[in-house]
Parts: sequence; structure tokens; C-alpha cells
Amino acid sequence: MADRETRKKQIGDKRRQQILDAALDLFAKQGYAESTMPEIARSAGLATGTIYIYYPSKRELFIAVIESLMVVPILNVFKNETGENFQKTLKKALNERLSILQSVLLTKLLSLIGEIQRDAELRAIFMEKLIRPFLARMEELYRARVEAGEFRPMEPAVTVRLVGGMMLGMNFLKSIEGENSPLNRLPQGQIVDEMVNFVLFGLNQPGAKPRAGK
Amino acid sequence: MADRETRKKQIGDKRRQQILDAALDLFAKQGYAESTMPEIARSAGLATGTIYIYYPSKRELFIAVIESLMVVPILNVFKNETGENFQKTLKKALNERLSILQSVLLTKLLSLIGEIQRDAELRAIFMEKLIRPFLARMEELYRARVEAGEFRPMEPAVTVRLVGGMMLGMNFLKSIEGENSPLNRLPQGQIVDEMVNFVLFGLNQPGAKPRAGK
Amino acid sequence: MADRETRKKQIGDKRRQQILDAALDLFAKQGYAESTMPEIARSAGLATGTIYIYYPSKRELFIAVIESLMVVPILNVFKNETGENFQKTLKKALNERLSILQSVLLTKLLSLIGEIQRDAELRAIFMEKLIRPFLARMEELYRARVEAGEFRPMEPAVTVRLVGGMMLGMNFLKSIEGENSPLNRLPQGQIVDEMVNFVLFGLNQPGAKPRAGK
Amino acid sequence: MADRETRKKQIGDKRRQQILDAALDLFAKQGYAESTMPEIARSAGLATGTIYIYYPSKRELFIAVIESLMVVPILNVFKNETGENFQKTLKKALNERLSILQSVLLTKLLSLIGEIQRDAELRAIFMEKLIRPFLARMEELYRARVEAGEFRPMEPAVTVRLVGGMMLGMNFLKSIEGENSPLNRLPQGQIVDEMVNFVLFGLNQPGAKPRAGK
DNA sequence: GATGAATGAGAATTCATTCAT
DNA sequence: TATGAATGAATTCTCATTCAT
Repeated sequence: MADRETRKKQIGDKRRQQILDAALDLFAKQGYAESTMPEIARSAGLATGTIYIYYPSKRELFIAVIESLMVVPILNVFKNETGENFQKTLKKALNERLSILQSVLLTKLLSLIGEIQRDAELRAIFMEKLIRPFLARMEELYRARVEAGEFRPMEPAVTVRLVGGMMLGMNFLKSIEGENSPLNRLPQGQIVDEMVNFVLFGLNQPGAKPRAGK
Repeated sequence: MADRETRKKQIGDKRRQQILDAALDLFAKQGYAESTMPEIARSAGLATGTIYIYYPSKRELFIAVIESLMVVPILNVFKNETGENFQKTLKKALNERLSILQSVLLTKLLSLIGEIQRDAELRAIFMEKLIRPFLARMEELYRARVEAGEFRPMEPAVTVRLVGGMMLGMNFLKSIEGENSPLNRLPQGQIVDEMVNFVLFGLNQPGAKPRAGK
Repeated sequence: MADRETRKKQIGDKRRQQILDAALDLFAKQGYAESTMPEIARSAGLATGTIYIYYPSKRELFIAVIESLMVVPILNVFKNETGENFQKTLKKALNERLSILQSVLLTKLLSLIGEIQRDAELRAIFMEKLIRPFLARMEELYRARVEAGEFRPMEPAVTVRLVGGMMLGMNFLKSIEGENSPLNRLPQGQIVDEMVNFVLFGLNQPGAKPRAGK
Repeated sequence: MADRETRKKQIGDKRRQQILDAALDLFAKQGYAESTMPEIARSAGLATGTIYIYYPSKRELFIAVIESLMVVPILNVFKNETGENFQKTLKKALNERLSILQSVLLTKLLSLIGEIQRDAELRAIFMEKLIRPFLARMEELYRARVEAGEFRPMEPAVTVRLVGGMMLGMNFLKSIEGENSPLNRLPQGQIVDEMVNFVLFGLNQPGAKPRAGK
């Protein structure tokens, strides 16, 4: 039977994954250039040469690693939200999925942003597979809300980059602050509440009278 | 006289700057590991050995480069704003200083974020010299506005990371999108308007009736 | 019965030959070091490991390849020639057998001469199995002709190396010139005629009066 | 003054030569693939990395080595010979220059013939710089002798390859026989005499009556 | 101070050989 | 027997750093 074949393929897939996992860890922790093939191999529990059976070069391995990050569940942050009380729904959704934004994967991705940005091929992959779909999905949702009369009409290109950037940027700050970030000392519920309120209503104190001119 | 001394020192400073400039350029364009000392030297118009007169090692040079970025005028984004019509003042300020956020320096800094993040010493410098002052300055301004009754009281730690992250994140998106970013096709005035309105009032359409719960 | 045994042996011989053929091809085309075992295996339609069942190492395989070349029909170039009109006989013989000298095998052998020369063991095999018998055979024939009064008596050691070297050297030149060799544009009959005439009578124009000494 | 520059250049040339010498020795003794860069460096009294300052890769070094062999004084074997007693002149010339054919350089060249033959670029260099000029020079001399009525008219393309091949081939045989070659036990004068006589008059015993046909 | 040739440790990659299946 | 994935020693090449000039 093709049992033998199947088994072989499975082992191959397993090896590939083994290597990918080890490589992602090391690349994220030490950067691309500072991670050596023997190191990756050791970390994957394999011999150096074995990696080359599955990935023809360090660069190809890196590309595979980056591509594996592109399926990051970031896109799921915006699943279709059509609850009735929109504010509540949003909070619920964010509460459920904020962790996605703070996932290990996203942190690893951020740590490799430099390498991605500097390499044309990687940048293209990153744009096509992650950034564009992410922004497109946001824009779609935003437009729907505007049509529903719930959101103010703004330039969508700006809006999605403001909100999307906010999510990425906040996560980046949290990630670089590490353990010490005050965000770690606040209950997630509160953070989500503040986020939602900020996104919906801004910083403005509604009753505030515009300051008088001189 | 100490004229000789002075002259010497000036030449030294000039050399140091020459090297720093060349190194920053290359590090930002190619990353730390991919930039070689001979390359940096050539780009600075010097011989390889000369660099070692001013910086004891490639790593020290990198640290100096990163430190040179820490004086980035980012902090000036929030100079004291106490105009009377607060919204107008903010717009004026942002219009003047948005370019700071889109400065070449910030782009270079972003491209080296990975290297900074992975190195404890650099991360500490980055936090102390840039992130913390930046967030502290924002927090101070925010608190003042809250006391003035202009801003809603929120948890300041969250607020500043939302707004600060938004600014960084939007800039990052713009930078990674490159030429193709739609933001490049909008007049800066409009972008600033949208930003300010978003920060002040959020996405919410004021008149919208909250959707009825089931 | 030993039928099973016989069958096994036949398969073994076939495998051995398969491998030998593939290896000879590759070694000749790319050299020893540049030919890899997986490559040889693929070219033989076998798995890498299978080669090691029949040859214990790459080196042993190479030796076997070289030995297989030692049975090259070069020796037959000088089968017993005792026709009556000696010149005619020689031409006929050469016409029949010149192709031997231009055989693919000899070309392959020449391309591996370097490897053979540099390895003491291979050099010994080459000398014992090919060069010495070849020269010995020539010498024997030459001596017979001298005794028959047909050839001038010369130092046989020199004579055979002159004539043998001529045949090898001409073939080498033709082989390295490849397609472009003018020899390819002459009819073989003419070449043989010229060769025989040269070997028998040299370059000298019979009637030429020796130039007067000073 | 440009003294400094000159000095530098001289050192560079010296290094280049040092490396070339060591590389030629090793390549000839062990072959291209079997000679390692550290080995070559050690043999040249330098560090491995130093070689790469002067030759960008092992292959380039090899090409330089082969090119250095192309100036081999082989071409001088046929300097213009126009003495009056042609036979004497030839003997004298060969006596003086036979050593050229047996030079170390030619031996080294022969040992690398395989590598040259298998590499298109090297083969082209070899043909252009050595084989073609060598054959052309011979042809020119041969034609002159024919016109002078001293040599029989034959097809020059064949003649030069016969005589040239003879010289190469005899040398090759001597080289592969090594110490044991009987040629080493004969006085060079005798060898030259035999060569010249063979080339001029062939093997034929002048008085021999052609054997009767059947 | 300035130079850049020299160094050699360290990295990526290859491939003969082994061995579990 | 036959297979081909796994191994790791060996090879080429790079580059931070040193130091004689």
C-alpha cells in the first residue's frame, strides 16, 4: 500500500515543522544574522545537514519562517461583528480577541520587522499576506458601519491606518516595555473598555465648552 | 596655547560625526550584521582602521548610533500647547510637527527596532531615553487637559499608549507601505484634521441612536 | 538448485555494471571530486545506499572504473601484422583500428589522466595494465620488423615511445580541439596515409640534397 | 613621493606571486579539488583570508594558475631554425631545448589537463594561448621547409598534429613512467638523434625491398 | 593620527557514509 | 537487497579587529 509513502511524507512534514519552530524561536530571539544553522539544528534536535534536506539555504528557511507568521490570526481580530448594541459587541469581541494581538506570534513578528522591511521579497510577502488583507478587512467593516449611520464618515484610508496603527503600536509599546509595562497591572477588561471608548468617542470631554479666545 | 588642542578636538568630533552618519545610513539600510566595517569606512571616506580610533568596536559604534537616534525630535511633538481653541491649536501643532513623525530619522529608528529590542543594553537605552520620556510627556499633557476639564478622565497609562502607539503604528504602516501608501496621495492638512478629530471624538456618529438590545 | 544463486549473481553483475557505467560517465564528464555519490546513483537509476552494497567507498568505485578502462582495446591496435606488402598492411590495419584510438573510452581515459597520475595506486594499475603492455607489444613488433630488415635499427625504448606517444598525443590534440579540429574535416583514409608515410619515411624530401655545411 | 605607492604595489605583486606559486604546486600535486585554501595559504606562508585579498575565489585562483602556465616556454621549442645543414641544426636546437619539453612546468600542466579539459573557460584559454599558437608556429615552419624543398609536402594539419602530438605524448609517457622510464637511462644526445632521425626519415630501412604482394 | 594588508575564528553549505525500515 | 533520510566532518568564504608603516 501507499502506507509507506504516507508515513514518509508525515515524517517529512514533521521535520519541516520541527525546523520551522526552532528557527522561528531563534530568529525572533536573536535575529536572523545572529542565529546560526548549527544552533537552529541543535535546537530542533537534528544535525546541521538535515536542515538542508528540507530547506535549501538559510535564507529560504527564513522566508518560510516569515511566511508561517503570515497566517497569524491577526485577521481574525475583525471577524464579522454585527451585534445590536454595537459598543457592547465590540467590547465583547475585543475582550475575546485582544490576546491575539498580544500573542507570542505577533511579538515574534514585530521583532523581525526590521529584517522584513529591509528585504524586498519579504516586504512584498508581508504586505500581500498580512498588511493589505488586514487593512482591507478593517476598511470593509468601517464602511459598513458608516453606511449603518453608526460611524462618522472619514477618509477610510486614514481611519484604518489610525486604528490599525493604534493596535499595532500599542502592542509594540507593551512588548518593548516588557514585564514593566503598567498595562500588565491593569485588568484586561478595563483596558478593553478604555480602548473601545477611545475609539468610539475620543478623548474629548463632551460637555467641555470650547475655550474662549483671548 | 590650547589652540592646537581645540583644533584637534574639532577634527576628532568631525571624524566621529562622519562615522556616525555613515554607520547610521548603512545600519538602517542593511541592518547591523549585514553592514561591514570596511563598508562603513568607505562610506565615511575613511580607512577601516580609522574607525577603531574613535569607536573601539562595531558594537560600540552601533550603540553610539542608536544613542544618536535617541535625541530624535520625537519629544518635541508635544511641546506645550496651550492655545485657546484647543482643537485648532492641536491641528496647528500637528500640521507643523507631523513631519517629525515621518522624519527620516524615525524611519531609520523603526528599521532598527528589532536589533534594539533583542539587545538588553540597547533596549534599556531606548526605554530610558525615548519611550519613557515620550510617554511621560504625553501623560503630563493629558493630565493637564483632564484637569482643565477638556479631556475625559481615563486611565492615563492606557491613554498615552493608545495615542502614542497610534502615532508610531500609523507611521510604521506608512513606512512599510512605502510609495504606494494611499496616505501619500492625501493632502497633509486633511490627514491632520482626521487625526485630530479621531483623537478628540472617536469614530462614533454623534446622533446615532445606540442600537437596541434584543 | 543453484539457480537461485546464479540469478542473484546475475542481478549483482548487472547492478555492478549499471553503477560502473554511470560512474564512468560522470567521472569523465565532471572529474572525480565533482561527481557525487547521489548523482552517480541517480544516473544509474538506483538509490545512493545501493552503491555501497557493491562498492565499499567512492574511491573503490573510482578504482573499479579506472580498471574497467584498462581493458580498453588499445592493445589491439597492434594485432599481429604480417601481411606481405608491409606498407599496405599497415594502412589497412590502421584504417580498421584508428577508431579505437579515437574511441569514447580513450577520450574518457585521457580526461581522467590527472587523477590517475596523482594517485600512486592508480598510476601503478595504469602502468601495469596498459602502458607497459602497450609499449611491450609495440617493442616486440618493432624488433620483429628490424630483424626482418624492414625497419632501421634504433633504440627500441625511444622508438616505441616516439610512435606510441605520437598516437596518444595526436589523439589528445584532436580531443581537446573538439569539433573544431581540422582533423575532423579530412577523410580518415588520408589521415591514415599520412600517418603511415610519416612513420615509415619521415618528413624528409628524398631528393633533397643535404644543405652544405658552412 | 609615490615611493610609498610603488612599494605597496611591489608587495602586492610579491604576495600574488607567492600565492600563485604555492597554488600551482599544490594543484599539480593533488589536483584542484583536493587542494584546500588553508593548505595553499599555509604553503604560501600566509593566512587563509589573505588569499582572498588577492584572488576573489578558489576558482579565480585556479584560472590565474592555469594562465600562468600558458606562458610556458613551449613555444620557444620552435624558434627560427635556418642553419644550413638542416639536420644538424635541428639536432642542436633540440638538444638545447628538449629540456623545455621536460620542464617541471609542462609536467604540472599535463597533470592538470583533465581539469582544463572539463572546464569550458579553461579549455578556451588553453586553446587560445597555447595549443593554437604552438600548432600555428609548427605549421609555419613546416611550410617553409616544404617550400625550400626539404620536406615532403603533406597535409600540414595532419603533420603538425603528428609531430606536435609526438612531442607531447612522448613527454607524457616519460612523465607517467617517472623514475623508471628507460628514457632516463639513455644519454640525451642519443634520444635527440633518434628523434631527429625518426622525424626526418621514419622507421623505414632504406634498402629494404618492399615485400612482394601475394 | 591615518592607513589598509593581514589575520584567523566563525559561518554557510556540501557530501561520503551509515543504518533503520 | 534496496532505500534515502540523517549525520557531521570538512570546505569555502567573510569580516571584525590588529598593527606595521
